Amino acid sequence: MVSRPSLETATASDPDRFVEPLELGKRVKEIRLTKGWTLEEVSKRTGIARSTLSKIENDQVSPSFTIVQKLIKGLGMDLPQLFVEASEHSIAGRRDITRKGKGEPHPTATYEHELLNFSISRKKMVPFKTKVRARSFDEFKEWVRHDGEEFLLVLEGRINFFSELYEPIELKEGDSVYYDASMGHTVVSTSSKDAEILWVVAR
Amino acid sequence: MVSRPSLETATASDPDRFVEPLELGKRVKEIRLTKGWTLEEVSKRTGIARSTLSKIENDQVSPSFTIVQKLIKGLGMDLPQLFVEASEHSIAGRRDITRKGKGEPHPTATYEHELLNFSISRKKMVPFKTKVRARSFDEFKEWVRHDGEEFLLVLEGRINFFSELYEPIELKEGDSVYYDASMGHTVVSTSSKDAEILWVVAR
DNA sequence: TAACGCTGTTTCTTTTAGTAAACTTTTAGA
DNA sequence: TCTAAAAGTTTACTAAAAGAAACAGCGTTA
Repeated sequence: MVSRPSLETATASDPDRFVEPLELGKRVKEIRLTKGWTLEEVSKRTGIARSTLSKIENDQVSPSFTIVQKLIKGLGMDLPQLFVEASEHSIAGRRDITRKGKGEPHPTATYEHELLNFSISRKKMVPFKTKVRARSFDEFKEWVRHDGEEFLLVLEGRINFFSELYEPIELKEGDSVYYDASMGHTVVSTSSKDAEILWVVAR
Repeated sequence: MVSRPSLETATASDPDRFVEPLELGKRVKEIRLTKGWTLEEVSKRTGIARSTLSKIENDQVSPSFTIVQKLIKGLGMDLPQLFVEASEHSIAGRRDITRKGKGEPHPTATYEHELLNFSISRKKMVPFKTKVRARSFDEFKEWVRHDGEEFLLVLEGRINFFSELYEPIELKEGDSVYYDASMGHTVVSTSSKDAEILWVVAR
């Protein structure tokens, strides 16, 4: 019996409950219209029949993976991009301002973090300003290490940037470093005053 | 999979040339084994028949979009993750330092960008410092708008931050804003000297 | 080594997707 | 506003994918 319940209601035990709506069709149409293309043009670009494209846009079919790949190529978009949209909640049309010094404080023994723009929750990046208290590498029990990538900009003072795979390096105001955060890393101040840095993390 | 019989042998105009191999099956199997799951377990989690899963892993079919969605949910993975692999490599264990003023310059009529940490290519974030030349909103022909999210920190001077859905707001040194970059946005200096800002973009 | 349970593969049937062509609607031109 | 062309939709049919069940391979156990 198996269902093709694209238009029916899913019950709690229906395996289809796992599937989010994700209006692929709507998205495809949007992109096509933005570029000012007709179905025929997209058809030529992708090798997909005009009729098939129409059905996809109107959610009358669930295109196969090969078709989706052709679509992506033909519409000239990144692969993830097409899908992501709906599944990964976006911050669509939002904006969040943090005034100087008004971030959310997160003090630790070695760092004094100030989390910026904390009112938007699901974001790709986490920016924070940090006063570096630590003066020596020994103050850390072990490497800091986590998923994702990190960008660091020295706003004030001087720091030593330690990392697992490289020699320590001194960074002055205005210098920046971008690194894989799964590689152990820590920072200590080398200026007389505690250094201040900006950190942006992306998972 | 399998090519359409209606199409002739591959030529420069063969639409199939656009489609990358992208071994979805191999990838799915990898993930399943990593988690130590059997086909049956995945079947229960996803609601996809064991036999179908086997065929997918062995590239005997090109699963439909609904099936792909179920797979993603069931395997508990981000959507992009599944596909990306081939195209996006990680920066594993890398580090890249840019000294003050030593970024890659990208001047435009309204902004003077300095791209930071440009030697690492495939990264999640793109950081750059910008001198804001523009003094009035009119200098822009239209909204700047692109995929992803953006973080902005004022390093020096004052700016007006314009965005499609909000009233303009003045930001001073140390203020920051985080926003959806697909919402139209532009920035102009309001201080006597051109303002300097840090921008970090994530797709 | 026979029998069992569990894994993954294959076969077979049903259901769905994909195409060409017919059809309908919209747009543009005189 | 009439007409022609082009855009999008639906139909009718073929090709392909999804599922159920049969099958084959492999350790484990008796």
